[in-house]
Amino acid sequence: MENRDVMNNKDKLMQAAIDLIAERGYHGVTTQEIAAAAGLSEKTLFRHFGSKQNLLESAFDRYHYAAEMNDLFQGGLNGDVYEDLLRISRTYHEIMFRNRKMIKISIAEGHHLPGFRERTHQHPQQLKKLLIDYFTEMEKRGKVIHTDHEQTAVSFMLMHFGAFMNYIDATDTTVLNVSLEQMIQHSVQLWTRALSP
Amino acid sequence: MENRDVMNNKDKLMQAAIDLIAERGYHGVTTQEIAAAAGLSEKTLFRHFGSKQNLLESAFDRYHYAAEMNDLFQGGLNGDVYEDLLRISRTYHEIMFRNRKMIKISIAEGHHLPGFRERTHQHPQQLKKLLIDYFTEMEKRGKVIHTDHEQTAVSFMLMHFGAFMNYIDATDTTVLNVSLEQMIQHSVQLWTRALSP
DNA sequence: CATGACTGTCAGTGCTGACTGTCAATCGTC
DNA sequence: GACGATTGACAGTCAGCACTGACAGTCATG
Repeated sequence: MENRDVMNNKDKLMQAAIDLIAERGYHGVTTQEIAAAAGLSEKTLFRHFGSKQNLLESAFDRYHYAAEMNDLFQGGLNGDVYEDLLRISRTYHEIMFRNRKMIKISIAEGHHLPGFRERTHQHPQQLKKLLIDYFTEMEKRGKVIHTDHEQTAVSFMLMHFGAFMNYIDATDTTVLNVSLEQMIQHSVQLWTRALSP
Repeated sequence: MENRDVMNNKDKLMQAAIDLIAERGYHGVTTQEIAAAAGLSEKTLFRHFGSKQNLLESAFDRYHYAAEMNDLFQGGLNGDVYEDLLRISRTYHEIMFRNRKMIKISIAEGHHLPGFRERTHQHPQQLKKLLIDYFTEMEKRGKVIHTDHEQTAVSFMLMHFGAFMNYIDATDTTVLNVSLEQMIQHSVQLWTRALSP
């Protein structure tokens, strides 16, 4: 099964590239280091991808992460604002954490690769729309007060984005002395109170 | 006044370094480019700083931004939760925006320079303490409900940090279709409601 | 005018890093 | 065993970049 192995090696290289570039930046990592981290030779790297740029682009293409958030609102929400917001928050952080390296790269070197920013922006756009629809529905049901739901959704998302950024480096957990799970629970309590009629 | 000019040239170089490194990263900028952006020769750069590393470190030393937040709570707050939170939020964003380039560098290349992280972390630590004290005082006065003030402060700060990160690149203002000022006003309204007795 | 502080030009060094070419080895398939 | 596909070891090219040395020019000060 040579085809299987090729894919495995390509994947190894792309994964190594993502790991290292996320930590040290595109210019901070050499092709030798990437190949070594993948357990392969530098020659193989260039045979598969032709260039360092193309390696990163291919990695970004393969490990796209948009559209994951879709599933979130397919069932799972039960109409209790506190529980729903909690569930949304946790899912958000799961997805963000799973893709934290790509996100870090996209933020740090978005200007290097065309299309990076666009793809990483699909994701929040989508979540915003879903949140707005949720708030609108809950307002109809009399479960939340009337607000500018777009603004509310944006503030809610920015809070969790800030939390994500803060916890993206594991060593930084001590910065604010509060665990992510604590922060999620407490903030959702506050938001529930702010929105409850 | 040769001394004056020396300082001007050193400042020019440090400022150029900050500008360029914030945009393209430490390894994405050459000493030639920095010197050219400062309108000086590369030779002068090395005469003053000896190395590229030392240039960045010197720049970071000079343009430290911690302790700015102190002034915020020295007077200016009047006991009206909505107005106070509004004022705090705006001051926070002013300070963060003014130092956005240093912050970007510190986030992207914190591992390169020892002491970067520590200094950029003084700042939020300080704000957190001040916020906790403020909430405690307001609770005594019966202006806000009892919460875990530390958690509340952290969530509040993370929300604004997320907003700051989102608006740090001017081109990104369209991502969420909401201006920073709108976001500040709306979010503070929500928080005031969440905390009001 | 002499001096000292600062700067630019130019040429150059040494290293690193992206990328290539050649050849041999491995390994699964027919 | 022949073959194709994949890979590694090795040597090497070439450009870019951090950094240096030598020399001359400018300019304010005494």
